[in-house]
Amino acid sequence: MANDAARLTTTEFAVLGLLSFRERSGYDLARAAARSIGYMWAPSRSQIYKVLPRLVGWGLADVREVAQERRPDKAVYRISGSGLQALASWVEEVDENPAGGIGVFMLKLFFGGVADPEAVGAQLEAYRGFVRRRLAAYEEMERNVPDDEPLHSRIMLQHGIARARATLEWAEYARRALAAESAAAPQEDA
Amino acid sequence: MANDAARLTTTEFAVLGLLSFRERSGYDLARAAARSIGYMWAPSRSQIYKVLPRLVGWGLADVREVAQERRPDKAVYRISGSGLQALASWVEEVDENPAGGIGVFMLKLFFGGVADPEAVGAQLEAYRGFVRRRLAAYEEMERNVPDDEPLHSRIMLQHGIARARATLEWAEYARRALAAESAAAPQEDA
DNA sequence: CTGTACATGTAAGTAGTTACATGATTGG
DNA sequence: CCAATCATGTAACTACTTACATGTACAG
Repeated sequence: MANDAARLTTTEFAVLGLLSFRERSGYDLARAAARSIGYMWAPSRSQIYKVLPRLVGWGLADVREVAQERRPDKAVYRISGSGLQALASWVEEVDENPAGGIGVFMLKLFFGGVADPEAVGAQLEAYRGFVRRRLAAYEEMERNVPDDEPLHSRIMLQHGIARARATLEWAEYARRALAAESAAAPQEDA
Repeated sequence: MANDAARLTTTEFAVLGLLSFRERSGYDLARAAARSIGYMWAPSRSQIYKVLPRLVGWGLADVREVAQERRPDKAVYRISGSGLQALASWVEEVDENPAGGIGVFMLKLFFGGVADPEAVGAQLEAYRGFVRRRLAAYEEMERNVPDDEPLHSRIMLQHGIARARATLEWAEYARRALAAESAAAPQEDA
């Protein structure tokens, strides 16, 4: 407590998100981060060890000491109720233009399982809008190519355009996949 | 001097790279950064103001005071010979697995104009390999989907796959475009 | 008369990094 | 026997951020 969930850093939310899948030790968490969200967010091991006690102090996670025989003893962290709530409200909070860039959208969608499906849909819509605006900006630049802008920058412009278009196509697929899921399990608590 | 070019930060190389296009003031540079390389690298204005005198101190850039009548006077920065050399050798230096991730490849290719075309080709090859490895890792993950990995993470896996494939297609186009340029201007100093 | 663009910087703070320290167990 | 895996942390550092400070000129 004494802390506003909106104040957590992206790294803290990312760790919280990984804990929402299952409980883990710091070491384990570092490996999981490198594997799953490593391509969007890759905190160092030492940073994770700093973040974990902080989350516990705020009541967002709990620790449990686990004694092991052939391995060093370890501290296993589990997300708490208020941690789950904080994560969900972060995932549901739509920022049309996040300072952290695309990675924030990706993380929020990655951890979408803890949030309301409709809110996740809105998040995806926001991401789509973000990429669409970016694509429009690229295409605008492409139209008025300044003569002093060399070949290489034009090639990199193509790179951005190609990725943006691919992302928009993917977003269409993602929208359908999420809709299909909602249809299959309309009200999970009904 | 007294400085190894390999020690410059990515931000410093990025600023140097923008200066390689044309001379600029700090203010101007900040806007240019937001416009052109802003989607790969976006340093704050105050950071640019810190970097510029450092570059001058190392002999990589020169300053010139420009008095203006209707606007505040300004300091205009221009890349020096050794700055151009430092930039070129950074662009040509191939790191198969850069710590800074994809953004480093993009910047190096963006500033490829200052370097040897063959080295730029090698850089593109390295980038292609990087993305190919990443795509292979994604596809591997997709094949052995763990049951506890929720729908959302699978969707984000698709996102990564879509972008990687688009990037590889772009790389093929980029390779041809660079080859065509080399063929058109075989030896610029011959 | 208010806001934006031009123009340059400082000051304070922080999130993150690498390197170091320790130590048991296991596999090649 | 050497390297890797498991396991946790500290210490030192740094690149970068936001907010502040200052001032002119011009457009609406």
